Amino acid sequence: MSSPSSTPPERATLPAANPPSEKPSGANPSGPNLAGANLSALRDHNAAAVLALVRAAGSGVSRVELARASGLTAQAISKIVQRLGDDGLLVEAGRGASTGGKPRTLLALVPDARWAIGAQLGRDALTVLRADLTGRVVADRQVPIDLAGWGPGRVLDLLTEQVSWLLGAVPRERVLGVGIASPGPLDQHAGVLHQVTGAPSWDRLPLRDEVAGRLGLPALIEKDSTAGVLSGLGSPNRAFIHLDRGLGAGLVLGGTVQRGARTNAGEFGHQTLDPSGPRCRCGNTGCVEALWAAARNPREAAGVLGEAIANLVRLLDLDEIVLGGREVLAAPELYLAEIRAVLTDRLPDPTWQPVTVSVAPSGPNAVALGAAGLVLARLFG
Amino acid sequence: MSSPSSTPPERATLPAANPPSEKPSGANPSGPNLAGANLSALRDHNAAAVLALVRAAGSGVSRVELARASGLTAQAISKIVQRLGDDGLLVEAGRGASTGGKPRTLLALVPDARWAIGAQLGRDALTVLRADLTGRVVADRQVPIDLAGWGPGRVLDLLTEQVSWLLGAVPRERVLGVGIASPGPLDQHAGVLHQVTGAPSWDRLPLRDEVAGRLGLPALIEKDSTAGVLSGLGSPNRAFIHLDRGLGAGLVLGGTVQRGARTNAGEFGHQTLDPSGPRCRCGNTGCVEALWAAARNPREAAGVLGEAIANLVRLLDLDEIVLGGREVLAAPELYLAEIRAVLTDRLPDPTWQPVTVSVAPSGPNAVALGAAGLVLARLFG
DNA sequence: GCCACTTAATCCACGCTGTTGTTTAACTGG
DNA sequence: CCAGTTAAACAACAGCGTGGATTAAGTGGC
Repeated sequence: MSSPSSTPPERATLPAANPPSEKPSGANPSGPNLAGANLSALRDHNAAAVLALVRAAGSGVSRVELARASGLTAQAISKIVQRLGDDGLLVEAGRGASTGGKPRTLLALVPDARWAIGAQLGRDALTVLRADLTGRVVADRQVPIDLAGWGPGRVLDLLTEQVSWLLGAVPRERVLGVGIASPGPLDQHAGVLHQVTGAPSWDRLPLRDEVAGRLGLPALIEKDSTAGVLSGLGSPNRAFIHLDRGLGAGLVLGGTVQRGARTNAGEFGHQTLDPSGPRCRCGNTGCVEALWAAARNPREAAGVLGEAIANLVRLLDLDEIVLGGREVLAAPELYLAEIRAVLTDRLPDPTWQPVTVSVAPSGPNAVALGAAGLVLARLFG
Repeated sequence: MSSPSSTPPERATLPAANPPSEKPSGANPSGPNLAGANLSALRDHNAAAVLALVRAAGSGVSRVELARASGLTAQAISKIVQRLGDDGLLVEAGRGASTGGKPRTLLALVPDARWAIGAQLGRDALTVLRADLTGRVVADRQVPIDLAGWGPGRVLDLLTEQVSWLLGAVPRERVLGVGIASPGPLDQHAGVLHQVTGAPSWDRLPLRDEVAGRLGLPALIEKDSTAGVLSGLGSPNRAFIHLDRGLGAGLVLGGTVQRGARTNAGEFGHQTLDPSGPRCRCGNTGCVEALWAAARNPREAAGVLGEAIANLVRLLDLDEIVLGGREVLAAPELYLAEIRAVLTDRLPDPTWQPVTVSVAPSGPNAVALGAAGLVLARLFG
């Protein structure tokens, strides 16, 4: 309020006032600072921040480091760590090297303290998996389905069955919930699918509540490409490019997943890239997806994608691109090389460099793992 | 933690722990939840939330409404309003109609409790203005400059002089600071300009600290197009399209201004829209900016912009587009009509509708007013 | 014109948060 | 062995929003 020169203050995210209001302000779903916060929200926020810091550190962080990184006092960290320990989420795991005094006690996540279920509802396959707190997949399964042909009933039966298998003897109170990734468009707030192309029987299906009811677990739904961006940690300004049957992008900007006004952001495949290009199934001409499909060879196809990604990087000033989806996984080296080449060519200015391009390490599980990440976010904020 | 079905909890933004750590976590500038929050941060957050709600309401909100909208209890709102009143920011302004009991006491901002200075450093003009808490411009001035030719010294002298004139007898402790919008690229965190095209003498200039030092006021810098999006309230998912000498976009996504990894997001003019198009001054071919410039008539130019905006809306799921910049202001009706037509044509699917398209009401002051909004954000969060 | 009823806002006591100041624990180095 | 140093916990505390009771200020029936 008084220093003559200052950077904008660092900001953190914190849950809104919780106990009294289940759904605080009716309007303005993704509004900015309109929600107040009370003490329990503060506590939850700080607990989540500490957990996120421990997770980000990989293995072994001391309380001192947590205090420094969080901006909280050592005493506050002590208390928070104590609470998290009581909940079974954190344990002391060894000691660090002394720097001249008492050595630091290292803290680590208890991976199996909680579990998250992730599912990807694809057009021709259902992928389900169970992930621990560190985001490691401990069990996964992929079964063929026919999303449009079978209709919701049969697919949901199968989903329920698969999730039950995944959970086995895991105590249900240790399961954070089920995240379900689906092709868009959908309404994430309402938990309802919209008209999935070619699958009219799924239109207006209350997928979230249906799954939650069948399994007795909290459920969340997410667009597949958006889920993908949550499959791992990474830059606060990154995109997950999902090239499968269609082309989508999941966006994390300013450290936050971006879903847009109607939770349908990431429609990357239908960016017009060449108005004189081939007609696309969406009705317009020269969409990235259509140009990709019309490419004469894989290298050219990867180049088209690279052009579109270059646009994305420039527009949003990203520094990390993660690739996923079957088309990419079929020729990962080709896509990596070609996209990197286009980015270097199109963005020579150091203002836009460096940009890290990689293939999602979780491979074919990326989207389902991201869906699990959605429920993990309840702990990590 | 236990309800079987749940939407993701509403989130609010809150400043990080403040007193002890001026700059909490060295790394990860726009990281997510890595920063903890203490009680004073909680208080500041809630005060900002209440002020933002009062501002958003326009004129006259009661404590009851604030409690409902914020999720806080009536008692908490009472205390917060009291504190804000003591600071001179809020006053009671009349009574609402009774709904069967004691009528609600309406609260309103005190517009001249604090002031914000905004400046736009253009290539050929310097715009400065003073705005009150409601975002109303009470004084403004535009003077011609030659950014590239004059060099920093002369321009900064002029800026200092103009700001002093704007402030007049205003007590300096009531001035929140100076926001300065400039053509990019720049490093907002460091407060330093980069190579502004055609103006090498400005490269690496520590603009923020220079201005802060000369005026003895807090200063912030921002890309011009990004500043523009802060010139008024609006949807949590909106873009400001700035068509002047160049073409840029300011983005508010998820209720937060997005600046990207290197604070240079919004490079909208050099989105490739047609690889076979004319060569652009940036070196690539078929950039929106080049296509716009090559258009045979104004209507076609507006149509090119519309195509690019359609891409943007689809990618980010925006529901509001605000237009600004001299080229738009020269023919606002044409741009509005053409862009709306393209959007309706390209995005017939109700998933992407409605999208509001408008011209910034602050007109030629939009960017400078947005720069002022940058410092107002210190109060409103 | 009175009075029961309703709604708004405050008063007061309280629980819980992170903070400050102090003490104990555990290791380094001369 | 002991002074010095760093980590972590203990104890007292200030300040936040909460909950329950109280006061303020209207409406509407009779």
